[in-house]
Amino acid sequence: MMRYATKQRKLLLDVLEEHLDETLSVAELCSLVAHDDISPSAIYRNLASLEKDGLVKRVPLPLSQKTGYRYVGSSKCKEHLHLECTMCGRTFHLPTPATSLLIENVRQNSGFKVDSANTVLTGICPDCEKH
Amino acid sequence: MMRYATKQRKLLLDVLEEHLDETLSVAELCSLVAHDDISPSAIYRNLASLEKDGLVKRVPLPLSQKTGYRYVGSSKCKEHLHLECTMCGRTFHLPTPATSLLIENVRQNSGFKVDSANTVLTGICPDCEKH
DNA sequence: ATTGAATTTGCGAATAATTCGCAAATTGAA
DNA sequence: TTCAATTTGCGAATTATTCGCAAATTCAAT
Repeated sequence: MMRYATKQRKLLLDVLEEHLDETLSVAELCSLVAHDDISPSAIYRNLASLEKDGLVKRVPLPLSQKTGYRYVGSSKCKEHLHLECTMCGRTFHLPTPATSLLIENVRQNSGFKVDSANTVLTGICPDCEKH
Repeated sequence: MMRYATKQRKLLLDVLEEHLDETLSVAELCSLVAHDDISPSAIYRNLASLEKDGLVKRVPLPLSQKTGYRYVGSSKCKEHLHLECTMCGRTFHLPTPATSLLIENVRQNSGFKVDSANTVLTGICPDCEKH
């Protein structure tokens, strides 16, 4: 299954690339690309194929929120933790070698060969901690 | 907002407790509790409140699959990694101190106070690796 | 440039998961 | 017992995501 570099796919990749520091819902992706340039179904299809290619990652929301996922471009996500603050709702990305260490650790303990890691830590961010 | 120990809530907790080693969809939860004993909406509501109390965790599925979440009782999940095999689709749970180390690491690097960790690693399990 | 097979698009309809609203039932403290 | 708070089940309403298909686009080979 070959992949075509369509206008829509490029646009979507651009938007994802510009927002590596935050997760985006499909609705947000729709408005970030000029909404008349990509249909929602094309966004969904592209997200799915980009994920197979390892370029996008799905991030879950806490159960307390409405249903649905958010997405991040993952060119750097292997080195990334997602920190979700339960007070202000913001998501932070923490670049850290800890994930690589974790992956290596898992390989040694279980023989499981990890391709990608999706780590979401929830808690209280420093700002909210102050108040 | 006080919480009542209803028959349904207890049943659901029991089922979750009996299946700490696997993630369950809401459909699966429905059939595991006698289906005439808890309505789906009660299951959703209880999952949401249990999650607020830190007793249940939502685990995302890879984008390549149909939409929807799975759930695990989380009495032990802080010490848990979820390993998801992209070949056979199975989910494994790896008890490991690595998560605690990760959490401590994050606290030191970012000041973020982690309450719970949701780590999903995808890759190839040892069985599938052989073939 | 032209052609043609593979792939992707947009659309609107179809599915599926989750939430909501509300009256009736249950819970637990007084 | 009594009573307010909470939860339930139901079915309807929302919402996210997928599907089907004809038209458009991509790209490699002429």
